[in-house]
Amino acid sequence: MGRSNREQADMNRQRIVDQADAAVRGGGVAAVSISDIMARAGMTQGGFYNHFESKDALIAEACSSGFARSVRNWKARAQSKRQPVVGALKRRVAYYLAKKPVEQSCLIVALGQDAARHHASPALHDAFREGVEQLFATFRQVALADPSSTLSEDEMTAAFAAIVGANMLARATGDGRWSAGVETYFAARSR
Amino acid sequence: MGRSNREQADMNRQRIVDQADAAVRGGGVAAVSISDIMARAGMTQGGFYNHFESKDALIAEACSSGFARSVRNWKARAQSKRQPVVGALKRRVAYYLAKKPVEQSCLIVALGQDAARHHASPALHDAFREGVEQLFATFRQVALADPSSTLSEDEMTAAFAAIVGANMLARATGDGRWSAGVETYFAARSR
DNA sequence: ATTATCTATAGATCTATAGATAATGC
DNA sequence: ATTATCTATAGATCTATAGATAATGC
Repeated sequence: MGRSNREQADMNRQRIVDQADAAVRGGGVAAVSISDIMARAGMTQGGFYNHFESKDALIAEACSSGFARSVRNWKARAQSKRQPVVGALKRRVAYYLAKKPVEQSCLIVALGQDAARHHASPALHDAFREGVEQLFATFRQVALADPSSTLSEDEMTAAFAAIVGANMLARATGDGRWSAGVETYFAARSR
Repeated sequence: MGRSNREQADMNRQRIVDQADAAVRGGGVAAVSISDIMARAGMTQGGFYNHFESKDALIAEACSSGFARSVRNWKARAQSKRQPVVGALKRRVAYYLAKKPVEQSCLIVALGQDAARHHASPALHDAFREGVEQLFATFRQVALADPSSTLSEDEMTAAFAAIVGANMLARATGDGRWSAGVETYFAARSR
């Protein structure tokens, strides 16, 4: 097959990152096998090290890239002109909690345990921390821009923790009560 | 060394389960290596299969056993005669969110991702689901028994999701804001 | 000449099994 | 005789590296 040109090689690199992102959302770091990811990206495992220093480096980059994707998604949907501004928060929360294919699961839930481990690379820990920060900032912006939301600054922290927790509980138990309960909570704090 | 008697063998088995419980709390299923667990329990890996069918069987049992331990802990602290009944929920939440050694972390946070995976054994999935149910029931009992709590039935689901989410976020990011924010929320809903 | 990719493999785990050993319990 | 434990190892991964191959880009 031989060598790709620069443009193609960059696209290949991005495909590796995207596949790692999808795999991580589906099952955390344990779900990422380099030979597997490379095969899905259409290459063999030997080529991996032309693009990344190590598996840890890939995981950290997939984390950053994935959080950026989620933030873009939140913002694009919140700013959509097809929806009224009123009730935007409630709709965003409902979408966040809706059942989705595993490869589109929330990265916070998917990587939380891996990022917490002492064994985790500093790069992953930093990327995770930064990603949570950005996603929370986006959540906060949506809440502030929605005139129907009555959440105070103090309540936003608890509300964000609640949607993350409900998402994890719903995914792990298969019980829709957790999502429904948190949506009810949000409905009660909007006018 | 030769064979242990029945009583000793049962104690050995329980030590294996307890070590698996501690390892799982520290880092999920990925943190459990049979040779490691057996060494910590004072045996060699070959002896493992006298006690368990497979690693999956051990994980599922560690999950059940661990949740039972957490439920006992919640109840023992909530019913302690040394503390007033008023404010019990707030104190229990503060204790739940307090920093603890990794091997005492919350099993919901530790095993959530593993239980959600398609790859997870049905035994683990069931044990997790059952454990969450019991822990939530205990949380609810504490809330109902505390005259200072103003949580409605509807709010309890969201409140439980919030403490679980805050615990995960706090552990994974190292940021105390999540625990503090949720504690503030509980303080605001008590009289 | 450089380098992106492939083939092949070394080295490190980790689960599970087979067979030996020695104490238990009938 | 039974069985809890140990030693040793088979078999399956998985990360990372070494060296070959072939297309790129100067």
